[in-house]
Amino acid sequence: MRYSRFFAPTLRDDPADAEVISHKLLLRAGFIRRVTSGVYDFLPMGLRVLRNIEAIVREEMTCAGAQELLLPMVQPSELWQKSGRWEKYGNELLRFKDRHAHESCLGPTHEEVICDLVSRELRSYKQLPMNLYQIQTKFRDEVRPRFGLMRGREFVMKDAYSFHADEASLQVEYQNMFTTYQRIFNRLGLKFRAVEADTGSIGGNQSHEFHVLAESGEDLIAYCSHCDYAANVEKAISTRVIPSFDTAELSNISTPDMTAVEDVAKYLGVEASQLVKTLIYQVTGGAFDGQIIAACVRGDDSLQGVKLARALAADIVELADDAALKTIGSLKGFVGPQGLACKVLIDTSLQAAVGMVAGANKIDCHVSGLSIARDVADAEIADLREVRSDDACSKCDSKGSEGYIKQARGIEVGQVFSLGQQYTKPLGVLFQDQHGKRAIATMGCYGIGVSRLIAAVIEQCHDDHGMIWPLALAPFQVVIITMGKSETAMSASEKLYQDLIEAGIEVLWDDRKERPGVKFKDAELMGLPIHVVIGDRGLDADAIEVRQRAGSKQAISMASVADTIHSIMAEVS
RNA sequence: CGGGGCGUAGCGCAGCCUGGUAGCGCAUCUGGUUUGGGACCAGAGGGUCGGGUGUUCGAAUCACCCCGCCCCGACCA
Repeated sequence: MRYSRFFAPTLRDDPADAEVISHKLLLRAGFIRRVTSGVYDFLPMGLRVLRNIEAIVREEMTCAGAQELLLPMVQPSELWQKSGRWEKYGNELLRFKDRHAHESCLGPTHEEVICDLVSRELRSYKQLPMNLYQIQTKFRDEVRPRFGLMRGREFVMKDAYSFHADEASLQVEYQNMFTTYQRIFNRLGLKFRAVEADTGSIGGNQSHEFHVLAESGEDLIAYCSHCDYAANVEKAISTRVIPSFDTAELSNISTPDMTAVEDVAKYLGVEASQLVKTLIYQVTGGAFDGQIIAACVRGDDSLQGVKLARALAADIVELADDAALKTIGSLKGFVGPQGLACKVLIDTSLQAAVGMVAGANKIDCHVSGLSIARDVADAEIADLREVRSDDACSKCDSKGSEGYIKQARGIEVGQVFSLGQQYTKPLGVLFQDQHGKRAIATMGCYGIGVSRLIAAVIEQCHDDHGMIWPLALAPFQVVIITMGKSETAMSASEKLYQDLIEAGIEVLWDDRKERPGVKFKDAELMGLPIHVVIGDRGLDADAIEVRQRAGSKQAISMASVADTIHSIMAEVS
């Protein structure tokens, strides 16, 4: 490709509305442009990288025995009614009516559609197992799209769905996909970590997420310093040292204007861990749909919202407003679990707690001497607290207990789910087993955020000058930078350009009438792996400069440039 | 959805407080001089100042409403 004819508008300044480095660089280097919130154009440069990632994903999926197909983006509401997710999925599901007033949605994921397809074609256990995948544009109407390709509303995803005659077969495929994902992310040159995960709106009984480690990651993952335990904080467990306090009678204490945990603890001269933090939530979905509930953790712990939703089998839990507090007989800043007119959940770390301090459900008043078992007898005990750094690892050898929890930020680029019969049952994915009996298929699903990976790679691999692409992902492997406009430099460049193309190398020839600095800056910004600089100076001395974006440079004779490029490429890949 | 910020040329910004012919840098076009790290000189094009309503002789500027964008939170593969 000749740069003078190529559509890659670069920017000198960072766009003001980009926050993270990948977003800034993608815009500046002319890879993407924003159309509307969370929706982007992929310009030629961006598309080339996307295609390269797709190629690796395809290769590995094929190698793992999966077959590619393509499912529709527009899906009828009926299928979602069957799975129960038409109501359950919430506002992320973009619903609309067609001209016949038929309700449809844009596919945020494809369990329903694939089950519908397979249910109509599956006859015998002999057809199983089967793993089908696609690489396709998804739409999720995210609450808050941000960071460019990291969290878009429209994005490219690889989603695979496997069907099995039994659970054992599913476990084999789950493991197969797990190792396939490890291979894919390794080939992409990423530092990543697989962690145990909550199953979220997809559901199922087992799940792992793959996180690219980066400070800009939106997820927090917890891992053990000692053993191989690692989990998303939405799910992570740990063992905290549970302090004990003396039993006492329940009594009121005046705490004027003391609404925050720290204030009350300081005022009373106790540790925050002696306080019960009671949070009031509005629940949507599940057995407590539409109700207000209370959830308690220790004063020095944080409540994990996903764990709470899981404990209640709810779709959404959100902090209730002040008016809701009144309906359960309490008020903001002075809530306590005792005597509330609603369901109360208590974190396991509080199960046996005595001598605690909590709000008195009266203005300017707390209680001391609270005993959970005695004073909140009908509460449900559940794991609600979020793990903290330095907690003891629960999975480590209980005798030694050497491990402690550490935390890191991650960008979720893949997730695998063991779904069981959650979708196959309502959508009727049946087959005849060895005994001629009708049986329900067992299912797994496996996603990779393909467009998000573009951002993830940049987050992990860039410097002050711009992106740094590994050879396998680079939009072009080589850029020829022609200096000046002398006839000799131009013709030498063009010859090399043609030679490299014939050798099957993707090469960008910067033949623009720009000054050298401009060309260097653009090539570096775009992160192209190999730069060949051709100018009169180099030609006269027969010392052509070949640079690698990631580091080294060398000067070699014009005649051996092509060979040098070949050997660099062989070495790097 | 709550809190905060912003919206002026393709990009980055000033002007707004204190109303009076819309500016700067980069980018673009023309001509010239340059040419191994984002050149210089001269000239030119490009704007319903996010939209609407109001106040006013007069609104980018003041008031109200709406829309969009960014950040934090809530929420979410």
